[in-house]
Amino acid sequence: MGYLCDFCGEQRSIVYCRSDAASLCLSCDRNVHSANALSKRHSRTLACERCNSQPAFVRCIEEKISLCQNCDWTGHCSSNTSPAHKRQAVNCYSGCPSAAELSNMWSFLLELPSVGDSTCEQGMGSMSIADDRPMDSQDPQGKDNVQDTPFLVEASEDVDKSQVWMKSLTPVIDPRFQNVDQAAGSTSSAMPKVAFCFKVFLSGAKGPAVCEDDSFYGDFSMDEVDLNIENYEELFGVACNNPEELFDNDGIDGIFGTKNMSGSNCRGAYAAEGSSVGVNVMQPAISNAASADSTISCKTEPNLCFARQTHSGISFSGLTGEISTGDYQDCGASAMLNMGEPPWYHPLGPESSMPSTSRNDAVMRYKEKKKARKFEKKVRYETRKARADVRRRVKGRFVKAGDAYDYDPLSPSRSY
DNA sequence: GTCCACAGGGCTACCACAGCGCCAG
DNA sequence: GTCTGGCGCTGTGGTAGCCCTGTGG
Repeated sequence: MGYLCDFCGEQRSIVYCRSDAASLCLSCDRNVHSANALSKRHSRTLACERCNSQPAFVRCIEEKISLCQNCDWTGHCSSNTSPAHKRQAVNCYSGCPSAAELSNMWSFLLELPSVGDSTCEQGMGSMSIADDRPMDSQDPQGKDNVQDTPFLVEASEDVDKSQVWMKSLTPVIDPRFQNVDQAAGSTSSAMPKVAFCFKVFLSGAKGPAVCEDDSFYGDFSMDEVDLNIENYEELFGVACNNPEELFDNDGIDGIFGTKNMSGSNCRGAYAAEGSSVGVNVMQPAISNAASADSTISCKTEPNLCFARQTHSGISFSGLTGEISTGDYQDCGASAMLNMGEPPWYHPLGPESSMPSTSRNDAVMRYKEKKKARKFEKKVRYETRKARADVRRRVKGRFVKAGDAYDYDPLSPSRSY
């Protein structure tokens, strides 16, 4: 028996919205997040099917269950029963993706029992990222929305298609990292190397050649995604040789924090390759902290970080290099910094030897950025703003025209 | 462990006034 | 039904002051 949607209270909840801190069925997810432009930007992912109070970040292929960090730890890392389970990263999304797009993103979605039920299926069928057509549009013959059929047929016939396509948009589930427990000890680098595997179909518009069925991908084109070729260069720089450039100069809020992947606000992920650091991912308490953080801080800045979560199998290939411990601590840890150490922090580990000054600098830069973002304000009336911008003040308060003032936005001079 | 002082950050009220909506004539 | 004038409300930015939290003695 699953948990019920926080919104309708009728359907089983499927996805988790960090911004709303709510578990929703697909239908309500669609309804709630199509309300306005801001809600469309909410980053959602599958809800943890175990606790249902946290966003899932991996899916256990063996158990066919989506798990949050905490439950993943509880179920896989802290027990001997299933440490070798293969797990797949769960991608997050924003906007109003179609059923096909969701099935692309989560091929295992077909396994979910409630996806096929009437309400949610309808909700999914009406989903569209571009939202450029009526929700319940039907063709003149009265057939179902074109998105529905491919979702049920194409995906079931050839799930690999969707997986291949997803690889073009998101960090790839690299088979080498599918089960890091098996690979543990196979490498010996002292410093954790970070393998970036970020396959982008620069050519184009729709998707890989293997997926030429336009109907399958419907309205989803690369034009709607930030990752076009221009953005690729923007994101990675011309040379793309330096992984550090993938992150901002402060190592905290880089492109993965501000640029969308697959149109989502989801922070990208990377995995530490090799060495023992990839095995013991986090301690239970730390995992809890991370989960708590994901609930609190990620409301405004959703992120996922798979640093050292090598079992989650995220990697970026094609760009390989080393980054400093500090940088990769900070990456994706922007929210974590508010609550102390990031979840993969090992107090006694060699990685903790990052110079405190650089870390503090990074924290300070992050806080400044966060502060700047926080005070972003949407002005409803530009005319009033323009007027207020030129109005004279005394101690911050507006004064009558002609009265003495101590602050003039147009001039540093004072009237007295 | 408890108490106190201090520092720092967050939040909010305050101000004038143009523009808007509403209502009566 | 349409137009006009009056009235009340809203929102805009910088600052002071209050409140809360964290830190050190």
